[in-house]
Amino acid sequence: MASRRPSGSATRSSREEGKALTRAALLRAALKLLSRNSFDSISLREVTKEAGISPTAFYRHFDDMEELGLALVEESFGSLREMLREARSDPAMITDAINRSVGTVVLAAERNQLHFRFIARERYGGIRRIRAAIRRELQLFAEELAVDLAVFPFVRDWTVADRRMLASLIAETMIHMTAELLDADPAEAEELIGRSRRQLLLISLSVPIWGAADRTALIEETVRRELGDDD
Amino acid sequence: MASRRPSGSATRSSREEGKALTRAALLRAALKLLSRNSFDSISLREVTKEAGISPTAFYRHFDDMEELGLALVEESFGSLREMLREARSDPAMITDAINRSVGTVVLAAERNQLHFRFIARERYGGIRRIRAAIRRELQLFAEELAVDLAVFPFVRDWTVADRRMLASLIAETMIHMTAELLDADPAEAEELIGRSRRQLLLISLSVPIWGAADRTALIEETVRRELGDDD
DNA sequence: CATCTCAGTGCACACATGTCAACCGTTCGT
DNA sequence: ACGAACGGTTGACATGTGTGCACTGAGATG
Repeated sequence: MASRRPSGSATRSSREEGKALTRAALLRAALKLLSRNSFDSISLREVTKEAGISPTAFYRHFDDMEELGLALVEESFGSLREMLREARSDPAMITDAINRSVGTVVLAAERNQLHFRFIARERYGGIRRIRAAIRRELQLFAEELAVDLAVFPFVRDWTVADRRMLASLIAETMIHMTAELLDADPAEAEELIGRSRRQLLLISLSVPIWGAADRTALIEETVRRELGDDD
Repeated sequence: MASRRPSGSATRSSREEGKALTRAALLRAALKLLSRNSFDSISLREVTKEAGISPTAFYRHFDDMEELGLALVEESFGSLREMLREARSDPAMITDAINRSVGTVVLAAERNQLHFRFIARERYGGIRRIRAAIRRELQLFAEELAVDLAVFPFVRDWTVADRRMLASLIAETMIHMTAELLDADPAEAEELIGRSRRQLLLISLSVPIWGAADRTALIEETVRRELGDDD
């Protein structure tokens, strides 16, 4: 099945090139249609029409619409992951990290609107395997964040589970922001971003407290003292 | 002298009854199909077949599939809102409130799986008006939560915007939990619930700090002092 | 009683859909 | 240079779709 590669070939294979090109066209077409309808309601024929090829040619590239969807998931996270990796320099403070990350994510969401919309749509959408693929990627994202968090004092000493807990909370807050951003007009968007920032700030504020020595007891006590008595 | 009531509602008109019955059957049928496919990929014919009536009879109840969808949104939040109102007694501590709310929401999610799945699916799903309806309901939910939060010390003195900010964060954490719960096996579910509880606890811990007198300055200072100087 | 209302039916139509088979024309490997 | 490989096309098929139309029969009303 695999074509033999003569070593060091610099063939401008217009065959492969062309194929990759129309494959990209298919992905782009699907993405475009997905801004109006959800994935399992768009048809193979629609996609091929939008891409400018005949319906049956679709099968030269994907066995299935489902496979197209999975490719779309990969593509979506590919571009995002790249951006996030750039933003992963070493901030001195957790607040810096937050502000920078928010900026990056918002920028990414603006630049790749269609991809983000696709992810938001299909995260809890119709097709099981696509949902699973998205979940996997998002968990990976949160996991990376958890690793990054480990550099901060306090957090460094937490259990892995607690770091994951924090990372998931932060990640989810950001993801939720981008999802809401998709349907927001500029004014709403601004407000939303501001609110998300404050939410993340609020979260980061509790980090030093959570990390206190005898955690559970102290937390319970603190909460009781601070909130229970009308002082 | 008619023994029947000429005006009004005393007659258990089997006409109305019957109609309401098959309307309910349509909703139930749609909900069932929605556990496998997303809303804008299920067809009117499928729904009517599942409900046991002929396709054209559908129009006796709804103009449109879209209207059926909107009715489903209402139905979904109806049952949920009822449960939450019961759980809205007056807890002494914010932690109590959290634990109780989590319990209630988890229970509701278990009991009304199909409704929750529908909401999760269509929140960012295909049809614009349905998305809008869901968003409205969720904002209402967060708004109620914001009001409830006002009874707690510290929070009481916050600005409205800040209360909303907090409420949205809490609400979103819970909503996210229920959404993830849908695809989780029992073991994962337990872990997820535990993690969400800790996330909410962590959020509540920062409440007293956030409320401190000169907020922004103090917050920045605190964060800088607690987290910044390490190297 | 006669009559009207109306949820529900069957049939029909004009589409759209996924996929199979046969068929081209260009590019590849040799 | 030549045949194979392959991306792409056309045509056809069985099936599914939304919805208009005429109809039915049971319940409501006078």
